[in-house]
Amino acid sequence: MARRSDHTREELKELILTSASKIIEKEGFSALTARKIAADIGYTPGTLYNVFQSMDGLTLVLNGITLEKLLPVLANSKDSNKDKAPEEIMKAMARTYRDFAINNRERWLMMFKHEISDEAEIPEWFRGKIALLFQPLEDVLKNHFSFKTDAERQIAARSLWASIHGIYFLHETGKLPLLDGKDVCENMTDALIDNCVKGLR
Amino acid sequence: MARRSDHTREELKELILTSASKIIEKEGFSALTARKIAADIGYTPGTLYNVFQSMDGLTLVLNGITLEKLLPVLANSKDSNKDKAPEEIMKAMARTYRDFAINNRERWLMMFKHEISDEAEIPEWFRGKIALLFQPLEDVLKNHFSFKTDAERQIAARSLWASIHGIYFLHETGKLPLLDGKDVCENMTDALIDNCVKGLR
DNA sequence: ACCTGAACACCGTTCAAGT
DNA sequence: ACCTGAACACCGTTCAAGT
Repeated sequence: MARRSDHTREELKELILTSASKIIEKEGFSALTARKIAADIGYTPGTLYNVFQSMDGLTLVLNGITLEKLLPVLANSKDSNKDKAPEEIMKAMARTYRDFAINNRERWLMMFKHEISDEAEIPEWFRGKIALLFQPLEDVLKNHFSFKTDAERQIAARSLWASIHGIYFLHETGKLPLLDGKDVCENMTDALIDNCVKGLR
Repeated sequence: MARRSDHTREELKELILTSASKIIEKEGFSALTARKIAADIGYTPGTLYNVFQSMDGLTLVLNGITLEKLLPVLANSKDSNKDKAPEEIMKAMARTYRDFAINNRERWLMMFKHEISDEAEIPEWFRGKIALLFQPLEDVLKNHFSFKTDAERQIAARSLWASIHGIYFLHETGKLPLLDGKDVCENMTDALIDNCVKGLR
């Protein structure tokens, strides 16, 4: 049968990504299936495989889009607080990250649920996007503290970032019981940042 | 059709859990299916549902077992370092946790990939097991530092724990690029613990 | 060249019917 | 009372065959 040519390859890609985003935001990552997307955009499952390698490949592209949404949000948070003390800038950034996580919950969770299958290593373009994510925090560290090497600054940024993320992630997935206070996470990340800054001085 | 009575309900439960553990350790959580377990123990899929509510319920039990394996390992690490300075005890515990994560990789990852479906909230017995997990670290804090309230000590323990976990987790899932040095994670958690202790003093 | 339709090899879960 | 077998409603992925 066909060669409908209702849409160009580019349009098809757009249709798929838009439909997938809709499904994820409404029903979560686990509800995202090739057949559901196909039905939604009026094609058959096979069509997806003309545009994306596999569901895994599509997932990676979707996670890349999430990272690209997050990046300017973080950079903006840094810039609009740039006259404050470094610990205050970083606290604001942590809150920005938390708000992003809450407002884009399913997309955010998806990034950490998805495990790259061993054979298909994480592609370079994706690693690059993650690396960019640390840039705003690295900038703050660069502007306010001195490090012997670039590597040391990168490590400090990643360490702080992973810590803040760890607190939000475990809290949001219900794995930090006895912590039902409303501002508990903020207090935790604030204390963490204060201690980190004290350690750097 | 039957009533084979080859095994008691208890034996069946044991068979299922043993088979499931085998599959997870060999092929990972994503390869764990009801049909595969059933075939492995020589029953039909339906039998699983006489013993466990659902695959979700089985997963929760398996995660509970993982937590129970981890608990004495952590407590032991604390006890066998009890004469050292608190920061050294906690560093040893962090390494113990990391070793457990590496030696039980698939089981460990499974705990964080599995999301409880909204309707079936995390059951109380499971929350209790998680809470116990923080006990060894809380003990160290209790023995060496003073807190205004129990809640504050609990928060400090969870905060430090979530941070250390965040670093290991992101690193192990390939989400901290540019960090290929062998001891980088240890340096990160060590610095974190030192800063935390400085902050508490 | 592009898309379909059908197939292959799977899923979790339920439940009537047998012993 | 316990287990099966079959069914239901799904999966991801591939690919010959049509236009």
